[in-house]
Amino acid sequence: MRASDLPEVRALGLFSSMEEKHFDALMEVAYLQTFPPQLDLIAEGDVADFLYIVVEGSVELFARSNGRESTMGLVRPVGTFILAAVLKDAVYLMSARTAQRSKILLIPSQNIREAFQQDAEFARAIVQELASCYRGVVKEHKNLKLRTAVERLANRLLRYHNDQGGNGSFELPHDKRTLASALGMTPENLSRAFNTLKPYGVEVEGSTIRLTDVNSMETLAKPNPLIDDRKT
Amino acid sequence: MRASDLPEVRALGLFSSMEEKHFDALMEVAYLQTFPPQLDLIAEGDVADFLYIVVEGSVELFARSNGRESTMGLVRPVGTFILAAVLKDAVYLMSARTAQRSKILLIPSQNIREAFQQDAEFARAIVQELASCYRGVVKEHKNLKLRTAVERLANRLLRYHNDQGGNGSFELPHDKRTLASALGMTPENLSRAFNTLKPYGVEVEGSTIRLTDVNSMETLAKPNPLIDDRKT
DNA sequence: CGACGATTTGAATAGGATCAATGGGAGTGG
DNA sequence: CCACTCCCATTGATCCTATTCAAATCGTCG
Repeated sequence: MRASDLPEVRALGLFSSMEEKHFDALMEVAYLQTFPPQLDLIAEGDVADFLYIVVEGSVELFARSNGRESTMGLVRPVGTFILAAVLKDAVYLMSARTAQRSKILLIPSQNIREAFQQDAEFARAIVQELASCYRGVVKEHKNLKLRTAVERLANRLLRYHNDQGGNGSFELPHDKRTLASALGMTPENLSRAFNTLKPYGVEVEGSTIRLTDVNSMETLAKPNPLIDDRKT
Repeated sequence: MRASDLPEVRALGLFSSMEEKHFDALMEVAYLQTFPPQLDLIAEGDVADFLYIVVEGSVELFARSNGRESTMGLVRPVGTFILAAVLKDAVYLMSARTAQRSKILLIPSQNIREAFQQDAEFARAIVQELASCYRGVVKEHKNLKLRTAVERLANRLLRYHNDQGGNGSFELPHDKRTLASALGMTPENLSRAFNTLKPYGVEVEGSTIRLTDVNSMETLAKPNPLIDDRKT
């Protein structure tokens, strides 16, 4: 596999400042594979053999305990997952499955750790990426502990709306079932939460959502940059 | 401030492999201060001026949104907090206050970032620490999403019991109010959860807890290393 | 001793989960 | 092209958990 195949990967914050030869070496040993939907990629408890990078499609991170299962996160292109387990040479804390047909780059953990030792710029980039992931989970945790289900949904809808141009209409990027689990609720409860938001100008038609009164939604949702901003 | 004052800090994973001169340089510019209980140290949204290291006492990390407040974590000696914000030169996502009279080491963010650039061993240690923090939050998030309140309490009691020797009796390291918030419940609900656990051999006397039937507790709690283990 | 805050208990409520049943596409096979 | 099937989503009813509000109790610190 050659670097020229993957300008998008090279452009990732994680790799953009890396020395050419180190990046090429990583790509030499990497696999680029396409997987069908709903395929299990990794299971929590497995040793971290690879770093995963979603190039196309999308991946659901989830976890189980007792008989329960919950979506922990959703990774879209171009994003990495389970970086921390790779760096610690530890077992995965989360499982992952494809949500759609997905093209995924797999880089052996060992090579990531070697590159980290040899390339100071890469080490710096890893810290930035890791710190971002950390802050992402903290935000997710605040979201869950400080907001009701309806508030979480409202803020999520505003985020998607914004991501997709903010022109009043957008598509849900996932199953409602998956969205519900990601927001920490049941599918039934998500359905009811949509009804609760109807008076605030939320119109649902399949996976198409229209927001006819964004002001009203923002009054209800009270978005908070320290929870909702993807950057910083 | 001299390094000899703080062998415990030097022994922290974060600093143990650092070059002597770099460690000394950091300690030159660090402040070691003692704070009374319930003192606000930092507020979410502030720029990250310092890395904090709890040397004695304990610190509560918490967050607010809308009118609500929730405990996000509890830091005991010797532990650091808000490393990610320091490394990203971003604003804090959490506030912090002392839970008890505490001795705290403050290292200016700028110096941490400089040391990170200059000392490859330190950079490596930072990545390990950051990855550990990340995995800690993921575990906390799984705990909250996959367990009921009673299960969370049971597992937390087992952890404290283990930390303090596992001889059947231990002390709660924090207010019940704080413990409740850390576990994602109200103080009233925590009190009721203790009652629910009484048939499983949990005896409460102020902040002293006795476990008279650990087997029974473990059957109920179903501890999971991918949630409860502090290491890995 | 008195006051205050923390904890516990009780009662009522709200929010979510579960169980059950129905409606609605998308995809399959005839 | 149409009928069939399956899975997802929605709705209704009920149950359960957890929150809220209120009050009593306990302990600690001046």
